[in-house]
Amino acid sequence: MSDDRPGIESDDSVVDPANPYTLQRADDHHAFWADAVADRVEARVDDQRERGVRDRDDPIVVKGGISPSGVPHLGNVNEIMRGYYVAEVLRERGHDVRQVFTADDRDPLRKLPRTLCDLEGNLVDLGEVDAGALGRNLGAPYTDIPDPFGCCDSYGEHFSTIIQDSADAVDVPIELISNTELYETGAFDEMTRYVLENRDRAREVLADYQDKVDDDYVPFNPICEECGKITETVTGVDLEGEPSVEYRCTDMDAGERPIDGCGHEGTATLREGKMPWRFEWPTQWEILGVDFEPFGKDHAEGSWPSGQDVARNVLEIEPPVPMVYEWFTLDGEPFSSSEGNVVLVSDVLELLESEVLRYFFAKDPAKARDFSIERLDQLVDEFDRLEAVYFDEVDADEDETAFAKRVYPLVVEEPREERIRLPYTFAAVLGMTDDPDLREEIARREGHVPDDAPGWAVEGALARVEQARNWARRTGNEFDYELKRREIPDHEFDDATEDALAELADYIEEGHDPDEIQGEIYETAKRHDVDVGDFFGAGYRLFFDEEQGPKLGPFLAKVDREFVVDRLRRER
RNA sequence: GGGCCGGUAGCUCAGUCCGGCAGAGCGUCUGGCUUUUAACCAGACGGUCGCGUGUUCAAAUCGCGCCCGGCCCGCCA
Repeated sequence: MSDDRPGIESDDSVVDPANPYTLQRADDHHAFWADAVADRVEARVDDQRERGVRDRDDPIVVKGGISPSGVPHLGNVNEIMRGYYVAEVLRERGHDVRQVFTADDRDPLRKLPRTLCDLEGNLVDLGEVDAGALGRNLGAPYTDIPDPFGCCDSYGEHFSTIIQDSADAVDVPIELISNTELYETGAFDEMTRYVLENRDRAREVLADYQDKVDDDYVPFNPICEECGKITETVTGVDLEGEPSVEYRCTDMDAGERPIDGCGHEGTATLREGKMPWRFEWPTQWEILGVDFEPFGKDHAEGSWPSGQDVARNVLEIEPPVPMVYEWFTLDGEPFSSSEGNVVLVSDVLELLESEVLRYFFAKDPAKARDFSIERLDQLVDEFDRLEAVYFDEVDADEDETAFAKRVYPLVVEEPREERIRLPYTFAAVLGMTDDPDLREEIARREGHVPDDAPGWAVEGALARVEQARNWARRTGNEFDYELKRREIPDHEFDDATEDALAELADYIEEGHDPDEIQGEIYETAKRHDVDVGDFFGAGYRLFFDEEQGPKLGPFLAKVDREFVVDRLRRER
């Protein structure tokens, strides 16, 4: 209806602003998806200013949100990072931007999670906390349930805290907003009342999306004053004076088994309950003034279509610019706390730098991806390449260059050309020794650290060694070298090899340079007619219980001589 | 069954919006690093762009049909 200018033929390829999928296809081509999204947000803001429904100094609001229902895993970081990039692009363009994040903590606990985690991110089995207390609270809002760890005011606050910690860890400033608080402080009052006043229209709109909406449907779910559970059966609405609803506490359908209601009949004010999600979400847009919100693909065909309809035709507001992001998997499997397939932000940051994690979320949101711990080296290599392309250190085609130039400055805190990145798998190998000086020396000798490198750059490079070692240990992969000091690994050598090892021991006992030892390994093998590769293999077996390892000569020269000699003689 | 998103080298992915030589990294193989092991350097091998079809001088790219995977179309969020 907006485009009826004569002579302009309708064109199906025109981007539909209500379609959350088409965001990446804007009129102007951008190397980075967030620029295309920002164009749309700006168009929305301009339009609202022109129509006089928006003040010039109102900030642009980017929103995200999740229920603090349990272990906040890496998938939830989409909700933080996708909004962040759009917020940053808009800030870059000179806008004042708030990134708000709702903890949807008035939602009821619908089923018991099998796994929880403490504030440090340690996973804990349900059986290790008071599961009974949680079970009795099924159906109650997260913020009304005691924290099973006893460290926070409620279950909801416990997991909200971890969400906030995750955002801090990836250096994204969010304003965390408790949904319960919005109800309790009255921020929802006016809109809740409005929706109840217009409940006929609310019903009519929602009935197009949900079959259960009938003439008795009331868009408000009170909390039972008797048992504390959220109930769905409203028997009367009174909007005169202090608005309230009458209810009967009935069973709630929660998937496999219903949550029993207590049968209590009572009265609740509009602060003592919540709107159903399909109304609550659009209402949050209005209360918080939301201009942009990314959401997972599960919302794309359900909540979003009804949400924008409710916004326009019940609340009479313009819904925010939407964007769908694809879900990703963890080592090929869906995230699942019950199956133990979860990883927290804090876990991931023990394995790589936060910049690398931020980079992961800068990639095209429309593509489903696998976050592979097993192949984390690939992701880190990809990031290192992005960085090198940005600094013109490697050749890349036009597209890759454009992406790197645009995205890299948003991914890191500050581009610093003198930074040093040890290749991730090499860093893992360096983790074989705990000696920081030895790590640095080997890194220098192998040419990864320039002689004139500034101290901060060397420090930064070596910081990766800890992370890469954690990765190698966690995955137990071929880079998991560990000097087997305490006991000698199982081994079986032929006589010639044993003689050669004995001779090498004598040589090392005399004291020689790293390079001399390396040379002597070859010479000794040749003298005893042992295959050089096999002889190195024997060395790796004795010291690492592996087939491969670091360059052996220089390494043996650095470990204390008595131990090396004894081990070569297989005495300890 | 209907709607939507994705499918490109062994692996991970870019390129698709705007049609114009099929790309990168890893892996593999060969060679180099004045003595084969991680790393590093050079080169090689590697493709039915899910399948079919239409449009076009020209299709990974646009249209249509189909196949496979995921999400939604009950409730909840």
